[in-house]
Amino acid sequence: MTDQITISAQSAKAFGNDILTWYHKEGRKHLPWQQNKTPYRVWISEIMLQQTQVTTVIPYYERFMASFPDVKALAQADEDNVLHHWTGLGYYARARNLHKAAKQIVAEHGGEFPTEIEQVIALPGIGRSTAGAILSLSLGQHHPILDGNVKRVLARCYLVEGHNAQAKYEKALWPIAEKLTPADGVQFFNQAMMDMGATICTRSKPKCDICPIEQVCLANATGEQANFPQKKPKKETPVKQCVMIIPKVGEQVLLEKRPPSGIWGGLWCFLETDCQSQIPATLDKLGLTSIKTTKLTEFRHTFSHFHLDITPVLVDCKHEQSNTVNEPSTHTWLTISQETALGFAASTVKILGEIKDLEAI
DNA sequence: AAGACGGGGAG
DNA sequence: CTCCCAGTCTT
Repeated sequence: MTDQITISAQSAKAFGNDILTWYHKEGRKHLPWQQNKTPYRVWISEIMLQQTQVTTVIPYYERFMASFPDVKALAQADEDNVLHHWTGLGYYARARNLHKAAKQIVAEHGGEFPTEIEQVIALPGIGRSTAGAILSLSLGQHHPILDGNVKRVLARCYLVEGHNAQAKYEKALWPIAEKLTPADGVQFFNQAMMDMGATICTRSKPKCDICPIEQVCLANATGEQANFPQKKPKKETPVKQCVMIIPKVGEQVLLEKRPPSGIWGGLWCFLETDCQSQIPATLDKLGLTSIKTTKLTEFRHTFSHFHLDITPVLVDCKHEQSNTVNEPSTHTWLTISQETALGFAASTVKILGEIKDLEAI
């Protein structure tokens, strides 16, 4: 049954009708990005919603749209400011790609979001599914989508084997999505499939009794909902540890901009070293001398692929004489009490919070 | 084909 | 604690 799933035109049409009927009755229609739909507004929402749930996204979306209401505003923004609006959302490459794509749209399309799907896929951070979602939801263009929710619905309905990490899984699902996507009402159908997957065909305890395709679904018929999608074999998550140095002079602390790729790419973080013995050398390179060190509260930060045990160390410093702080663009002094439009990792925000608490005492 | 990339929330 | 979530990019 992995080989080839054949769906007749008739059953595809019935599937579409069931989904559309359900959507008009039960689907979500009042989310922020469902109002005043434009390719730009849908684009931002789709990127934020990648690997992130609706309730988490909503406040981020509102703030982002208030600051960057259109492509040109986004293209003109500082990358730091764009990342600032992403602070705490994670997967920061999404924000950097968003910014890069906005500039590309200005350069290549006069600031108007492109309407050809190949042009949309050519933008950084947008793949086939997201491109299809943008053009179908905002303009009603006829494209299938295949995000995590749709994958789960289709995998169960047609007992498609495999899991997200496997290419064969997607390869088997795309033709099904193509076949089922109706000629009319694509935008409602696509929205409905995502809503359905998110609210009814959930990963655990799917609500099959209220599902519009209950009578069609093979997993429901055979009671195999829990086996689709298949679980991917779990890998053990290694534990790493690091020291975060927080150099402090007066009311300012020193931050370092991370390289554009990798963990926390492009964000401003404290100085990371392997162990505390490296503190003096690290500071010396920056023209700083330690006066007093204070170990702050250690904590664990968990990524999808490893744990990071962080030991933050606050170091009161003075500038070395005859060294008027040669401050490269990769470093900046942050006044603790002031708000700044920079992108921080969640761990940086956490440490800053503890420092502010110390100050308040 | 597999791994990298964040963080929060649910159970 | 484990697992999941409106994917894409890199190697």
